[in-house]
Amino acid sequence: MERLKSSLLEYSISQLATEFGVTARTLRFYEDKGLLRPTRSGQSRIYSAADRARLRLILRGKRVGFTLDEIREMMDLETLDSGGFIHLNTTLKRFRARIIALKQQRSDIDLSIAELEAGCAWLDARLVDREPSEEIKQNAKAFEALALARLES
Amino acid sequence: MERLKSSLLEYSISQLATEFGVTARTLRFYEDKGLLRPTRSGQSRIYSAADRARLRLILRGKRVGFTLDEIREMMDLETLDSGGFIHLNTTLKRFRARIIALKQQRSDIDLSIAELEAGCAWLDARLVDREPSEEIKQNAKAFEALALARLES
DNA sequence: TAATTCCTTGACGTTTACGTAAGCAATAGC
DNA sequence: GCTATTGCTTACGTAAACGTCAAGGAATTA
Repeated sequence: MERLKSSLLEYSISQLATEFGVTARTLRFYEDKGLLRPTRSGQSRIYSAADRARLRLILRGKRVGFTLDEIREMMDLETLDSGGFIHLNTTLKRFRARIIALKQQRSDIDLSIAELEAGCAWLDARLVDREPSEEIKQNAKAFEALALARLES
Repeated sequence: MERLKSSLLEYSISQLATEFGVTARTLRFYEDKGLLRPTRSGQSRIYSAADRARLRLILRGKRVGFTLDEIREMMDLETLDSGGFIHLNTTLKRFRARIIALKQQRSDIDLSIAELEAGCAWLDARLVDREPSEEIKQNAKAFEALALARLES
């Protein structure tokens, strides 16, 4: 019980894991992949605030569809100083491609949210009474028609 | 050469695949998974406009992070008429959870786009002249600081 | 001292979403 | 009639991202 000073600056593997809703295995895996480099106290890992920030970045990167390898490359941008030109150039191209993909993804998400909300409304109505009334069936049809209309372009 | 009438209403597997930038294998895989049900002409698959619409939905679903299983469940909503209540309820819950996740994802994407654009600007500057000038190094530092600032909360 | 608890390093297992190759049928063009 | 293209099925392979033991070390707690 002498972890008072560290509670704000340093984290054990399970502290960080539970805070971010991942498992310890995940953190070790990220370390294997070169995404995190916690220091050691004896043989135990100690995560700094910077490690925590990196983890946050990793998880956000994952949520938007980057692979772990891509995320590592992005985070190694600083180290890229000594890298070659071609590498810089391909990185730039991949960034631009990612931006385009992300914008596409964002509009996809807007569409999906709208459809899911329509679906929720429909399910809600269906849950109100067990015997699906004609009216609800009509709503269902309307929902389907709406979805199909969205599908065509 | 008697595929004239079908060119607008029906598609061969490779037509549909190239149009959507996937492989034929992918379409067969989706069929195995119950996501597509093209009719057959002899043993060859024939995809209708409805199949094409479903494929578009599948790919969009994938882009926003649904698994193929989830996508199939969503598309089976109509068939859900004969399903039980518990299933309806869990489906509803999963929809709502998905909506929340999608909104989170959307803000993640906005952040990522901003960071990637900053990264592009930085890489652009680094590519202008081979010898990284002091000014550019300063920009790099600024970029890093910006990124780090974003990371803290 | 014994029992938990937390951490460690392997190492193999699992799921998802296809890739890839083998071997054969049907069709189209020369 | 031969060959090139396109498609089919079956089946094994693979990369990503962990999960899941196994076996053990160190430290706190009863």
